[in-house]
Amino acid sequence: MSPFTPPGETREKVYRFVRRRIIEDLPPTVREVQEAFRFKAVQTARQHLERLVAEGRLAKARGQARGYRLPREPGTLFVPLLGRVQAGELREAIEACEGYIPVQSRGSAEMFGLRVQGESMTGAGILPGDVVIVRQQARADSGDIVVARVGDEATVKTLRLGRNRIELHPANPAFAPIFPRAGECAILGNVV
Amino acid sequence: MSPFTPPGETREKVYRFVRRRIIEDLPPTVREVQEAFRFKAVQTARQHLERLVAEGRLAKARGQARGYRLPREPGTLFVPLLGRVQAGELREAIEACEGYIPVQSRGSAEMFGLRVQGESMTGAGILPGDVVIVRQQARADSGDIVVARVGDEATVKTLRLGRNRIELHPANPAFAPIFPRAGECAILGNVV
DNA sequence: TTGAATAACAGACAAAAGTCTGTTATACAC
DNA sequence: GTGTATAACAGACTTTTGTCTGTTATTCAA
Repeated sequence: MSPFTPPGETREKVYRFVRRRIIEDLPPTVREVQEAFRFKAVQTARQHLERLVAEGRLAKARGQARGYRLPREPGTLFVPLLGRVQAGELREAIEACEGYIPVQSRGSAEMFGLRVQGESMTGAGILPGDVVIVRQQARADSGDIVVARVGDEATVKTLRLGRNRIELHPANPAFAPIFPRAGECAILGNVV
Repeated sequence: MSPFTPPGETREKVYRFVRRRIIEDLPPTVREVQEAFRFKAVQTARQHLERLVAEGRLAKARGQARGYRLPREPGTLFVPLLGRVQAGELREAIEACEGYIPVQSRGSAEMFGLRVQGESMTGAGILPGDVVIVRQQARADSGDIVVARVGDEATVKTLRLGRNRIELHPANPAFAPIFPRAGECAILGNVV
């Protein structure tokens, strides 16, 4: 078929197709695009793809198999989603993360998502199953909602700095505050 | 170097590497694994990869470039994450989704994630920026928290079925309930 | 000692996938 | 008309990448 299709229409469909495939974890090859649209020439698929790159709607690494990507929009970055942080190093937990979620942020700080387990923070609108976004930092101010590791487990609590101790307060009257001993507790990050 | 490294140790690192790469959207090639670990032969990398597949820790499509995948664990499925549902069809919004997030569920129902916009449901612990998981269904019971499209926009509200009208109640006294006319409102799904 | 299993290397081959040059056909503006 | 842009096709070439055969070295158990 010759140029019967209106300008841009097929390209829109190509974009949808590629986008979907990338999100589903396997960027398509040029020939896979060709076959999906019944193009009779590889070049037709390639032309659409290159055009999409030129328009900035796709990014690509040239010469590489399945090299098409979604361009990272400025201001959105992907942070690892952790199921639960228990023992061990935070870095390990991040490496073994469940997946990545997009977050709107202009900062360059290291962040991660954490699925909340208990009901101790329901008073602050944090329900079990919720995902909180945490900015990694070792220091926090009194009143901040933090993720802290006490012993071998990580919890989300409100931080209060007392005279010479730190206090982790739940936002649910049914739970008791925690007063960890020094060395027993580490601030992993700040809920944002 | 000959077999100096303990059995399984290198393979563990290979697994971490591949896993990370897959999650980051670009499964590695065999040679990329080779280079990452300074193997002097492709086959070494391949051997580890094939072993991981045999152990069920990785899945692969053979003969395909970058064909390694993470095996889908039973009970976890990935649902599309929608930034906002405004006008248009739900299917279109799902095709243009921001990303995928893992959800623990044994059901086979169609679901999606939705980033909450306003503060109208803070009383139910749903804060702006939260992600709610929605099961697609056109019917819901009185008292359910639903995602409904009223006119051109989608909102999260508590559903109440009145005598001969439907009511959408916010969970924040600062907002007023909505009483959409018939035909103006469609239930998109149920918050789970 | 022998054999089996693992870790690693060497080099080659074949399939997959990216890239290139050139051609045809339609639409639109000048 | 003439020129330009777009859509699509044809076929070939090159690089990337998966796959294969065979070898060496270490450890461990029989």
